[in-house]
Amino acid sequence: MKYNFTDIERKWQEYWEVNQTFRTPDLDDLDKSMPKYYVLDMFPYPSGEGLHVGHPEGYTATDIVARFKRMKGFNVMHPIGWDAFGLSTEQYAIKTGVHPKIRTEECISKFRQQLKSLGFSYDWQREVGTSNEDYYKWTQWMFLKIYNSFYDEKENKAKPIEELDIPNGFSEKEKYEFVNSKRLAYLADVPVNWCPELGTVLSNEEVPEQIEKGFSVIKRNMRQWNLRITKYADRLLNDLEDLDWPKNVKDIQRNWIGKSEGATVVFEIKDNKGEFRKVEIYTTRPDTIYGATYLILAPEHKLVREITDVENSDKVESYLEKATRKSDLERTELSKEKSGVFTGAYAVNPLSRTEIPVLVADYVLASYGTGAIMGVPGHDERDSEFARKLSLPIIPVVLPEGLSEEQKAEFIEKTSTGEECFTGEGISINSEMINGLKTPEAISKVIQWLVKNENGKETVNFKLRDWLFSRQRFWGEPFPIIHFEDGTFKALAEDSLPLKLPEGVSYKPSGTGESPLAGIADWVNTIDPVTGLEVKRETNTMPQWAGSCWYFLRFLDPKNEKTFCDKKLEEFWMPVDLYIGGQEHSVLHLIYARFWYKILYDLGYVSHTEPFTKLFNQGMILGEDGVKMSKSRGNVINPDDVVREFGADSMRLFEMFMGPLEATKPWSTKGIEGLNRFLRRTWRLVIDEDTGELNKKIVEDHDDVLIIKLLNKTIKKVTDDIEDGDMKFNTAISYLMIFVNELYKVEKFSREAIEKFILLLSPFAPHISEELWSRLGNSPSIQNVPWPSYDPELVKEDVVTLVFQVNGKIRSKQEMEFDTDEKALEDAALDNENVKKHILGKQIVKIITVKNKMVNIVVK
RNA sequence: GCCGAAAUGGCGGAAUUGGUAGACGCACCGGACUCAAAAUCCGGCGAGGCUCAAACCUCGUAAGGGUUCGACUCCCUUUUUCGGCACCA
Repeated sequence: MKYNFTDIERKWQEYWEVNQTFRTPDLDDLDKSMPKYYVLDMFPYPSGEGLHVGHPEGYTATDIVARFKRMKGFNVMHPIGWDAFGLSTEQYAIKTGVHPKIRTEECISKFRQQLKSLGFSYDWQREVGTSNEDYYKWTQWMFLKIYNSFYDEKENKAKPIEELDIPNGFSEKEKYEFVNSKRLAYLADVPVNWCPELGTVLSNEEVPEQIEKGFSVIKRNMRQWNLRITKYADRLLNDLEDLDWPKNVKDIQRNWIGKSEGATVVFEIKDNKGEFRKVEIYTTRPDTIYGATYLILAPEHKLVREITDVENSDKVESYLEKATRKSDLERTELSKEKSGVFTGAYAVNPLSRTEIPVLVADYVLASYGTGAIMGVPGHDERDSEFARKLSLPIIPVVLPEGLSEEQKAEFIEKTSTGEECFTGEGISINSEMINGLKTPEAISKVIQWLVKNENGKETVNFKLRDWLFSRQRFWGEPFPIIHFEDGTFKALAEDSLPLKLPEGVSYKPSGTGESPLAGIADWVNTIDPVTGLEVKRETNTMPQWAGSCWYFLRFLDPKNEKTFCDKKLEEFWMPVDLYIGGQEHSVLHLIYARFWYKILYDLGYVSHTEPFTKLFNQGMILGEDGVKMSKSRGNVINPDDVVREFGADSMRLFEMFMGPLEATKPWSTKGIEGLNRFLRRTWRLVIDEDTGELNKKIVEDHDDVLIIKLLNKTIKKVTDDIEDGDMKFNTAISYLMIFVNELYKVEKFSREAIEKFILLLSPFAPHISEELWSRLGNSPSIQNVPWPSYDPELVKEDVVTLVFQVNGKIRSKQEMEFDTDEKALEDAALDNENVKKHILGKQIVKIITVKNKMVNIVVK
């Protein structure tokens, strides 16, 4: 009777389903004396392609941990669902005419069946999909909560909009505008990233990915919904500190948030009517202010036209025109050659009182800081390049420390000509008020002066921008917002949710840059139930990221109709203990979800500040040829084929054996054959293939001491490898292999040894383990059996191999009893023939002895 | 350009409070079983030297240097690969 993985896997998958083996009990039925463990996968987007081999990699890892924790007695939460709204389904719909809803259901069925075929221990009762009405009802509800909140700067948290202080004496209209200007979700006419091929806007976070796919992205002014994520920049940054996340993901998020500390400084400019205007600039180096030889405004800066004089007006206008026509991409790409024009105006340096020219240049971004900078060409690379191009003067104001008089003179000479540009910290020179001060002191002295003279202040800036939250799509959550004819708008009442997508109608693009929903008159035109007025619905939809911001909460209470998640359940299960997914979500999902969660926290709906305690990124699986799998290369491995040919257990085992989880590694068909061979060997260890009976080598009485010791070591190794959180299951599997190899070498082994081994194997290869477990006469499921423990005494070695070195070179090895004392080790080393040969006629300088390891004899 | 990670046999990868480099698997080679093949089982397998053989010797963890009795492991320099950012003042 051979190892028939197809039958075995089908049999046990059915068993698990029928018996609801992996169902997580309701809160009241849990054993509260045991800790909880929430292990989560990044839920998949169910595309038409079906699962690829990359999906099972992370899913197998979480499944191993989930099964292990259950056997350890933890209360385990291990759910799965679908990130079901999204662009590619909609594009498929446009191409084929199949409604996105139907298409989504088809794809989900396929995914579900594929995931089940791999034997993952999900609690399928908790399955959720973001495009289900009873799910997106709560996404909309949360949007309303965000919309109806403002950020209290004093308490540093979001609060309900009702608690907002409205200044006295405002008219109704002013009140309305004031409140809208404070909401955490707001409509604004802002320059957005428009992608013509997709026919929608994109958030800043989404742009790089789409450009990589070959799509173009242009800046365009559009009235769009935004979420005020920038209010949370500091908290998103600081709270990263305590998370058990990969360092690089934290770095990527820190970088994206991009905090910089500096100062804003006010300069006076004479405008083209001869009046004085104030302009604020931002700098991280206020100590270099004496070296500012010009001032630059971004082309979009409000003051540009006001200060440009008649003489320079044509030149400036044409420059502005060119700049607006460039896309962001062009503007950065063409930036190798800096450009700019003089406005004719001069600004006064508030400290040195010197007059410096004001220019317009597109290397200054309107969207960062104040949209204006002071040009310090001696100490900023970009300013240096610009100054050299336009022959602007350069004044050195920072001297590196530790230079000789001669070097100083050379430094000043080279800096003045633009040959050198020193951007580091040093000592201020040519800077009246701060001469001789080191950079940090110089900075604080300048800031003090600015504050005292009301000429500026210390300022913090972030690269992070508000989250552009609307898309011109059909297949997403509609905004529960209605627009009145007079241009005002308001939110729908919470009890009117969900606001459903129209069914059975056109979802094709409108062609006007508006959402397809705009073309569905029946849906768009409606009556406000409160005022009875004719209104139009908001036609944009939310981005795909909305639903994934909180799905991990819905898993805890998927059927609740009264709330998105019962507070008690949230308190018990959150935060997620282990979250595994791809690195592509380092910004995007992982920053949006943290932000969303913090709002829910501020408003009192969740009880923790961060949703994911430990994050782990699985690496990519490459094709057999060592490059990324792609259809065009024809190197795609289909998991269905693998399961059919080798079985789910072999696939799971192989994906874990390939290397550490986070590594990028190539697929290997020969490699999976090896793991299949291992399982067949394991099978034959238990089952006599000729008779189908148990192997005669299995006996009831005890093993020899070597097998017992090896078993204990194997238990320790496998347990440690799963528990330490490094996700290096390859070494655990290699120990399982060693154990099997050893059992092949002995005449007999005990039932206990093989049973414990099967328990160790079960999280990795659950089907064969269940089968062998029950064939050994035990009752299923193996999931309910406690994880084996080891005896620390039996893990210790009896004999160790000592290494004898002479001058650090290995000259001999010798087996000796564990814990033999140093003196005996030395004697043994000195008595060794080969060692003697190498120290003959030489003088022993010293002997270094490390217990149970080595003896090194140093000779001269 | 800046930030981060990595580089070990023919291949995937083990080994770090500094102490036997190459566990385990793949590929390959040899043997057993077989009429034969597959499957299976047993053994070998970093490079080179010496040898009938064993023993033994030299080199070897991207490259170069350093610290140390001893370095894949720590420090410095360089190269390459991957990921992120890219006029953020």
